[in-house]
Amino acid sequence: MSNQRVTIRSVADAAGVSMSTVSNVLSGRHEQMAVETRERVLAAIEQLNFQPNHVARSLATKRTATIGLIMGDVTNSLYPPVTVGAEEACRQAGYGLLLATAEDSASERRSVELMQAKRVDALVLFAISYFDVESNHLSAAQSAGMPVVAINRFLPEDTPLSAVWFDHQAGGELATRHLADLGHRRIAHIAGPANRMTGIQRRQGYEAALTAAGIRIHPSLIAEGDYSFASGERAMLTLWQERPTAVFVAGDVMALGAMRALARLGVRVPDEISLVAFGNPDCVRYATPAITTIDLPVATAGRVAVELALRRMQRPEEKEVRLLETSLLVRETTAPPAA
Amino acid sequence: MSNQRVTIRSVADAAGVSMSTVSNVLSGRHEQMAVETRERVLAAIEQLNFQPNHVARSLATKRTATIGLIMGDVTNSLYPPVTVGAEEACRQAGYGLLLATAEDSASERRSVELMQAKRVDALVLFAISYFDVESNHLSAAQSAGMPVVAINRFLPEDTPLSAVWFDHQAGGELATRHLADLGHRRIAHIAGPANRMTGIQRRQGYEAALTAAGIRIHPSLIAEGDYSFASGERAMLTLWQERPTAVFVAGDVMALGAMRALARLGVRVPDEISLVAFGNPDCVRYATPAITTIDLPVATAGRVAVELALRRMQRPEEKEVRLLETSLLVRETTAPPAA
DNA sequence: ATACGCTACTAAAACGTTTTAGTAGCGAAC
DNA sequence: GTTCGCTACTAAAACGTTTTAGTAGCGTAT
Repeated sequence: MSNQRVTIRSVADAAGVSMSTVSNVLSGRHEQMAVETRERVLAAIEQLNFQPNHVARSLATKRTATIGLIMGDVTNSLYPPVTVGAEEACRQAGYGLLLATAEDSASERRSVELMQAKRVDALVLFAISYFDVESNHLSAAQSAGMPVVAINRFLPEDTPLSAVWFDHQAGGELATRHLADLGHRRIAHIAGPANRMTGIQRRQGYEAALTAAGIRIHPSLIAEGDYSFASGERAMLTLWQERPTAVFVAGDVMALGAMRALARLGVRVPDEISLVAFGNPDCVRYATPAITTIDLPVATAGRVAVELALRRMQRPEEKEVRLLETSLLVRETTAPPAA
Repeated sequence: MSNQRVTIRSVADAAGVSMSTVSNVLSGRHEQMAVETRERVLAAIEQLNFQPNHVARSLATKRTATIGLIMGDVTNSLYPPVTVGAEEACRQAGYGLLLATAEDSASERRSVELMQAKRVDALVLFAISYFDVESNHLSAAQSAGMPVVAINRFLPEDTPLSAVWFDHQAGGELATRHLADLGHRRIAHIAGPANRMTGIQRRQGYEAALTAAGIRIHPSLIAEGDYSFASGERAMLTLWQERPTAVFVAGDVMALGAMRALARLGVRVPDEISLVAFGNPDCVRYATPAITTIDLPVATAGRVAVELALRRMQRPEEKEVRLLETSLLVRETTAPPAA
């Protein structure tokens, strides 16, 4: 209250040097500086308990040491780990993380504008991946000098944005092959929405693995959901009429829905049917029985996205695209088919 | 690239007015301004696509229109909704949300320093609520003029911080009374850690409700967990030997652990035992059967915390403490005891 | 003796706003 | 015809840094 704000000027006065000198020791530019001077400054800083003002610094340097993160669909199970991964990477790099959300294209646009006004150094999005989503405002931001990296968003080939993408297709293959390897032949699939790249690719993986195993693709063994619990439950109820011995569910909460349907039907897992889920492994880990799943490395995605953003600040022309591998976590819902 | 940065000065020049005038229209201070002038400025802004620079503004006004959120224990199921609630409140108020995490006291301190350096206008913490956690750095920040509001953190009576707290005790009572009302007498409790206020209060609620229902408190019907899945599983395994007909589990993932234990034991829920959980309702909603739970209004907590912070910026002397009510969500794991 | 180069600093501009303290112009009052 | 007050603006300082373009002082080479 009573005491004046302590600025670089107070420190300079206290140490009997110029502001530039203080600034230099703060920035570690002390190649040509008398040790004695440096120590005097350090002592003054310590004694006055000087805290540099980042906003003044940002104004002068035109960099804020802050990265913006825009999250679409916050109810998604993948959302928390992405945030955590991004925050971690930011912290390690000495950056701050400014968070915003977006439910739709319009609010995404508003969030991007907020980020631009706040002058974040780069932007990462984990967002809406529908086909029709438009990314021109992002490209604009990118070419205006703000690196943008999109996580799990479907983008045209010629986009200027860096990107992190999961190998959904390989994941779908992995899941399905695991079931085939156990000896299953009637393998059903609860697919994601057909208007989402994630849904499409996971399904392609499923079909590829079946073909590779010499199993014919039965349309009647495929049902489409929308990643919701209810849709998983509904789809499973329908599919059970076809008596599959295994099912690959293309989403984690859909898988929980399917489990509920099976419980309702009195079908024992994995005795009568095997089930593999897909998504955030923590989401289905605590179900009983613990659900075998394809692990989407989603915290990694957050971390990698920030790293790409950071790197792009150095070399804005070098667009990078990173494909993240999935892996199979075998738990308790998969077993060989009953004889 | 080619075009110069467009600042308030460019706008002023284009409109043939002074920078002050532009600033005035930006801030909506046009009481005494010729309509014609105002329109000219607006037109120039539009035409040049001028975006005000928030960091320059922050430097001048000493306010950043940003709130800092420090999250402890990001694996906690309560963490995502708090963030979402806080972000929502910030967005509505035209504020940004700067996110940081803290695993322990030391990293919390570092995060607070980061926030101070970045000059956030206020700080909200959802954090470590152990008894021994020290809050002096927070009090210091508060008295240095940065409002601090703590969510679900145990604080001394005379703290200067605003706070949001859940009524854990009432929640514990609610859960236990629900079971007693159904006719249960042998009601077990899987408690939270005895060194956490949350654990203690939930247990007090349990004991109060038993007493109110004229049921004696049996220490052998109480087991202590640490909010982890494994501890819930372990505790349930032990408690089952006492043959309770119901159990109140003081945490959501502990409850999932208890469900697993019961499944392992072949005990049917709710036929042979009723179970009530406590925490984020979404966490246990998709278990099968869907778990009856005490709903902690955790998104609300994030929202309210931001509101308190905002209000405290106006009247720094007025500390507020808000107690949030819990409610009972009856789902499928509770029923009258078997005859 | 002057010039030169080097070391260890410093003065002041710049970053893009807001805000304070005006002021020019003009009609009305005395 | 001054003075006054009002309207509609403006000039410039301030915010707290970084950075550019020096410069003072001193030893050395010519």
